[in-house]
Amino acid sequence: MILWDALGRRWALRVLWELRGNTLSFRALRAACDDISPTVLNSRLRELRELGFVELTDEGYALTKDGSELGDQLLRLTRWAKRWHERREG
Amino acid sequence: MILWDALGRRWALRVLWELRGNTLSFRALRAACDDISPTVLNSRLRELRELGFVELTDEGYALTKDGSELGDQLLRLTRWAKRWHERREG
DNA sequence: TCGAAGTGCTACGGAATTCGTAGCGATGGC
DNA sequence: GCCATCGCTACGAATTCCGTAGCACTTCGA
Repeated sequence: MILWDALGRRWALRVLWELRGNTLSFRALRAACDDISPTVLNSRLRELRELGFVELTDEGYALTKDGSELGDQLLRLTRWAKRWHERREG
Repeated sequence: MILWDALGRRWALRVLWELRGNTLSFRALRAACDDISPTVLNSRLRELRELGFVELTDEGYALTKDGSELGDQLLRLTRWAKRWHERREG
């Protein structure tokens, strides 16, 4: 499952998450991701771009149509995670 | 987002995926995950157990109730990924 | 009672990945 | 000229992951 390989890399999910609904510059995206090292951010962006989830526009990095759909899926997952977390905390 | 940290680790998503609907022994699970190194598998299992997604029963490793729900979310994601992949391949 | 085979799991050395910091070349105001 | 910002890279240290071997334990048939 190629998607698991891609998403199962450090910061991959987070990068997608931060770009959901936003268009961020490399540096802004880096800041949004807890000042991740630029080396790794660039690697993740390259991978996500090759998969067609992310693109670099004039305004900065943004999700493509596919990326937005994936972001929606992640939103569902996050909504579930929120409930799960609240259940855990009690 | 604690879930991103947990799932954004190598093999974490894959382990959950392989356990979806199955109860597997440590070794069987290892085999299912392309013979991942037992060191890493054990780390992931420990993390997933601490989060309450996975438990070790008499029959082997299995998803908990929470883990099953997460697995369902992953199934949705996978269904989407399948369509996405087919679109890509053309 | 003695293997033999299966269980979960650890040790350990080397390879791959990630991190943190510094900085490059380009571009755009002022 | 000067400064700020842009995407991005270099590089050494820290962390993580891999692959192999094997330990302690249980079960089971002979």
